Amino acid sequence: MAEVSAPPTRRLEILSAAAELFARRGYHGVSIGDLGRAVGLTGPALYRHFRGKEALLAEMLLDISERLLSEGRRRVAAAGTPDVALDALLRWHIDFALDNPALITVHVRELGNVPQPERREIRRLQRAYAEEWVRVLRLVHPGAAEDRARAATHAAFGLLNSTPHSTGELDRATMARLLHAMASDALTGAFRS
Amino acid sequence: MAEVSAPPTRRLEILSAAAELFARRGYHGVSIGDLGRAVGLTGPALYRHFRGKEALLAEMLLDISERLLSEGRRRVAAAGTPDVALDALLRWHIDFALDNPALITVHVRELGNVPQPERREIRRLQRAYAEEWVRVLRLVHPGAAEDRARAATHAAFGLLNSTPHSTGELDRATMARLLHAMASDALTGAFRS
DNA sequence: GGTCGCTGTTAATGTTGATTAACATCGTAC
DNA sequence: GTACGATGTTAATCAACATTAACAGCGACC
Repeated sequence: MAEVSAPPTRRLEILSAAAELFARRGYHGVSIGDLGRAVGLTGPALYRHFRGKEALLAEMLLDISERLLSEGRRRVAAAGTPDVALDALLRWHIDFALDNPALITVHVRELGNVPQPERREIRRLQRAYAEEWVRVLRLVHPGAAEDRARAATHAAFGLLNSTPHSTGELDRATMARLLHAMASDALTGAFRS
Repeated sequence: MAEVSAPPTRRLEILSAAAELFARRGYHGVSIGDLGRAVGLTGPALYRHFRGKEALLAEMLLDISERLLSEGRRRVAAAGTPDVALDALLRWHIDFALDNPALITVHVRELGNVPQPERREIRRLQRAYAEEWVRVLRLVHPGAAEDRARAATHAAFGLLNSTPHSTGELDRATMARLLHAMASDALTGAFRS
């Protein structure tokens, strides 16, 4: 009786398992059979839930990009000043990366395997998310060139997204503080002089 | 008469083309045929130069890891103080990343596709290179915990290795200065408090 | 001037893997 | 109690692809 109607459970389960596998072995390194096995099914069963392997990846990346962008925008809008907005972006990205290391990895690496119509849309969302950072950065550092703000943003993403590779040396709270301190200082340093 | 004996030209040519392709489309996304075509040959011709596709990747990653480690050590040894040593590591890594964006990308992403005997060796070299950073960092910041220094090192690598994704917004010299400033500040921030 | 090693080529070979077909189960709405 | 949609399964199908075989040119060295 606890079940409501349980429609998308399987889909989410598959997407979650796929994220782990894609992150570990890469999109082409994981077969439909592997994917099915990871959720206790056979390969072809996946076609009851997704149009195909590419569609599965596309949906995964689309979802990540939308979550990053929409929550990023929400937090910026809720912030009173540019400094607070930048801090909010930092905290949001760090939380997301620490909670979803596999998603971050796939998001960074596998865009090239998404077929065209969706690829453009994902790229658009990724760009919009980065532009949110660029916009806030240029409010915090008036007069900063757009080029430089964009490059600094990508470098900060690189730092924050490196999380998946530092597997469990530090506990989560410590890691979050460390990343915040490092990224925050890096972004300040980017506009000094 | 300008030719000396030209033995390994082809091998290097293939490795270079392979780096570009692997970086762009991933190891499994590139076929032996693609690789051959990229250097004006057919696929099977590559077997005259490499034992196979995996061996080619292994050699590539081995070479990168060795270059990073040996030159990194050389520069640290040549430095008079820990601060200078850290600066030397930063400059070396930045130069390497800016000069070889494709190699950096492959180095970060494709270790999982290298077969076992070589994979362990590459991992050993990568670890040794990172430990060089950790060692120097702990000399610069006495009392810093090893865990934290290691996590900070990986985060700095993430920042520096993000270069390939910022394609040509800034000219090289500007980009080098930006990365230096950001990474340097990030590493300072990692040990504040 | 003949042989051999090096580098290529094109034609198999064999495997893997994505996708589809054909067929089963089963709960639910009528 | 029966038809149907949802969800699975196993057995094709079909295309890629890594690797190997068989064969050819060619320069160097005797």
